[in-house]
Amino acid sequence: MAKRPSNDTGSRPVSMADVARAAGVSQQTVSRVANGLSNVNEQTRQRVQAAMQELGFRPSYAGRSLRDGRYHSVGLCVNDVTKFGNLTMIDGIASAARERGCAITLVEMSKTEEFSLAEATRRMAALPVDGIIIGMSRLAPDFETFEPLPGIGTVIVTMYAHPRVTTVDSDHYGCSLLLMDHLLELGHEQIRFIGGPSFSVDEEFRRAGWRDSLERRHIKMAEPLEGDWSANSGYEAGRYLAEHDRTMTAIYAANDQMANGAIAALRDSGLRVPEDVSVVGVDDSLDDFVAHNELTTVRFDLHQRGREVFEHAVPEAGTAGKTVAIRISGQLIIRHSTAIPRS
Amino acid sequence: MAKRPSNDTGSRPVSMADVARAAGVSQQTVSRVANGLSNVNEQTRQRVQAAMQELGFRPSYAGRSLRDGRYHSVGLCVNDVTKFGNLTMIDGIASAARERGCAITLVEMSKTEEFSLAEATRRMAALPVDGIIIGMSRLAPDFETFEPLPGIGTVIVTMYAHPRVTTVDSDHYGCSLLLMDHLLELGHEQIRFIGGPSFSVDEEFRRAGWRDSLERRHIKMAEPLEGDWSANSGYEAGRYLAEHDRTMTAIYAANDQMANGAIAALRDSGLRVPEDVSVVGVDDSLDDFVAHNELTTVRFDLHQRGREVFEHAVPEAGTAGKTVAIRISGQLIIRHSTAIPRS
DNA sequence: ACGCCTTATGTTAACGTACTCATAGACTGG
DNA sequence: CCAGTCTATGAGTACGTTAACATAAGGCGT
Repeated sequence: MAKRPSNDTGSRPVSMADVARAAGVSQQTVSRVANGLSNVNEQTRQRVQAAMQELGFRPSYAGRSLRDGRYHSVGLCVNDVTKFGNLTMIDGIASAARERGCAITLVEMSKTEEFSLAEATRRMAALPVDGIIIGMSRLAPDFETFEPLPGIGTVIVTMYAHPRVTTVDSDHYGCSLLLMDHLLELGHEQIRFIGGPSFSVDEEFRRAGWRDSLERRHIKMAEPLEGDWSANSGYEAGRYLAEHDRTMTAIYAANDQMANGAIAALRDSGLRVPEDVSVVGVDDSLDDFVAHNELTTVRFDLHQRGREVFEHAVPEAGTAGKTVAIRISGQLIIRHSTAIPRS
Repeated sequence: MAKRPSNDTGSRPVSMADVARAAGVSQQTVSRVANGLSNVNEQTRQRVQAAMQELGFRPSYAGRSLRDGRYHSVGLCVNDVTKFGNLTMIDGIASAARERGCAITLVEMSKTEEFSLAEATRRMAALPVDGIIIGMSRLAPDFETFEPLPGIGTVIVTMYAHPRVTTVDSDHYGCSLLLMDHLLELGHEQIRFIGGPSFSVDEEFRRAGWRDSLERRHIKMAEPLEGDWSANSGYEAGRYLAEHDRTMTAIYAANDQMANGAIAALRDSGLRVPEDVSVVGVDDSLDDFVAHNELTTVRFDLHQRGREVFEHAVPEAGTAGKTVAIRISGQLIIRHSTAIPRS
C-alpha cells in the first residue's frame, strides 16, 4: 500500500482523465482549467485545481504536441559546444527562443570528426522540433548535394550559400575587410596573417578577406600562417614572424586568442605593440580573461545572428520560407594595438 | 496543383497511414519497416521504403512519445549559457547524453535575475523531458522549502545539500583546501583572497575553504576582496593589494580570470610572480586565451560531473532514486605562479 | 491428409490532449 | 411567456504511434 495518496493508476503518470475522475468532472473541463479558459465556474475550477495539486498532475507534452502539431522547440546541432563560435550561437538562439516561448533541443555531434548534413538532419528530425539549425563550422561532405527535409524549416549556420537552404552567419569575410581597411589606412602594407586550422569555414573566409584586400591594392602578400585558434599557437606564429620577417609591420590574427598570443611573442622578441608592429584579432572575446584589453578587433552582434537564425528556422505564420543567405556585419573596435607603422 | 508529387493530404505532415496507403500495405507494416524489424518481406520493405522516400515521411516524435511514455531527452535550466561554469556543465551533460542516445532540452532563464526553483521546475516539466537538471549558481529563494515534482527525476547543480533532491557539483570547497594546503606547505601565511560576487554559491564555498584553512591553523586572516569573475576586477583587486598590503606573500583568486588580472596588476606594481607574491586560481580555463599559461590552479573533471548529473536525473531502470549529494574532487595543477615566499 | 510451426501481414486498442459540437439550465427582452 | 442568448459542462473525435492479438498461407513431418 503506497503512502502517497495519489496514484491509484499504477505507475502511469497522472492524466487529465485521472484528475477529472477525482474532481467529478469531465476530462474536457480539466483541459479548460489547465489552459486557463474563462468559461469555467469558479467553484469547479477550484475543485479541479485541488485535484491537480493532490495528484501531482503534469500536462503531457506528447499529448499536446500530437494534438496541435507543434513542439515549441527548435533543434540545434553542433559539433563542439565549448567552441567560442558555437557557444555564442547557442547563447543568441537561446535568447531569441526565450522571447518566443520556445526551448532549444541540443544535440552534440562528434567533437572532432566531420559529419554529413544528411545524418545531422535525420537525427534532428526524430526529435521534438519545429525547425532545425545546423552549425557547420567545417565543410560537410554533402553540402552541395544536400536536400533539406520537406515540411521542416532548416537553417545552416555557415558562410557558404546554398541554393535550397537558408544560411546565416556572421560575416567572416567582411570582418577582414574592416580590419584590413583600418590597417591599410594607417599605412601598413606588410600585413601577415595568422589563420585557424585550414578545415575551418570561418578561417577560410577570414583568410579570403585578407587576401582580397591586399590583391585589390596590388600588394604582394607573404604566406599565411596556420594556427589552431589557441593563444599558444598564436605565440608560436608570432615568434616565427618576429624572427623571420623584418619587413612586417602588422599582424592580422584570425581570432583574439591567437592575437593575444602573438602580442606576447612579439614583446618577448623585443618588439613593441603597436609602435613596432600593429596586431588585430576577431571576436572581441578577451575581456573576461585579460585585464586592460587593448586589442583592436571586430565584434559581432551574436544576439542578432541568433534571432535571424531562429526566425528562419521557425518562420512566423505567413512568413514564406524563401531561401536566403544572411550575413551579419561586424563592428570594428579600435583599441590600442594598432598605430601608424614605423617609417 | 502542387508541383511536389507528395502531399495529397493538405499540409499535414506525412504519417505512417499516408505511407501505408501509397505502398498498399497496412499502417502497422510501415511501422515495422520504420523500426527495422526483421519480419517483413524484402519486396514489401522496399516498396514501403520507396513510399517513405517519395512522400518525405518523418516519424512523429509526439506519437511515439505518447505511445511509450519516454522522451529520450533531459531538461537543463540555466541562467546564463555563456558563464564558464554553465558552459562546461552543458558540455559534460551533452556528452553524457550522447552516450545514452539522448538529447538536451535547454531553457535559459533570466540572465541576471534570480529565479525560484518552483518556477524553473514548472517550466521544465511542460517540456519533453525525462528528467530535470537545474543549475543553481545563486541561491534560489525557495531552495530549502523546494519540493521536487513527483514522477520526474530532478537534480540541482549546486554545492548545497538538500534533503529531498539530489545535488551534484564540483567540490568548490575542497578545491580551496587543495590550493591552500599547497600554499601553506610552501610556507605562505599571509594569503589574501579575491572572491567572486557575493551572491554566487561557488564563491561562497571557495571563500569558506580559504577561511577554514587559515582558521584551522590559527592564522589571522585579512579581509577578503570581492570581484566579479573578470580579469579587470582581478586587476583592480591586485593593484589595491600591491599598494596596501606589504605583508602579503600569496593571493588566492577564486577563478583563473581574476588571477590572471591580479598577476598583471602585481607586475605593473613592480612585484614579481612568483618570487615576490605567489598567485593561484581555479578552473584551468586560461589555456585558450593566454600563451604560456603558468598559473597554478585546480581543474575539475567536468565530464564526470556531467555524467553524474545525467545519471541521477534519468536513472537507469532499477537504479532507485535515492537522494544524495555528490561532490566531484578537483585536481591540483602546479605550474609556475607559486613558489617559496621571500623570507 | 492432418495437425503444427513459421512467416508475412492485418486489426484493434491505447496513450493524453484539445477542438467541435451538443445539451441543459439560467437569464433577458419584448 | 416564449424565443433568443449566454454560461457551464459533457460527449465524441482525431492526432500518430506501437504492443498485443488475429489471420492467412506455406512448408513439413508423420
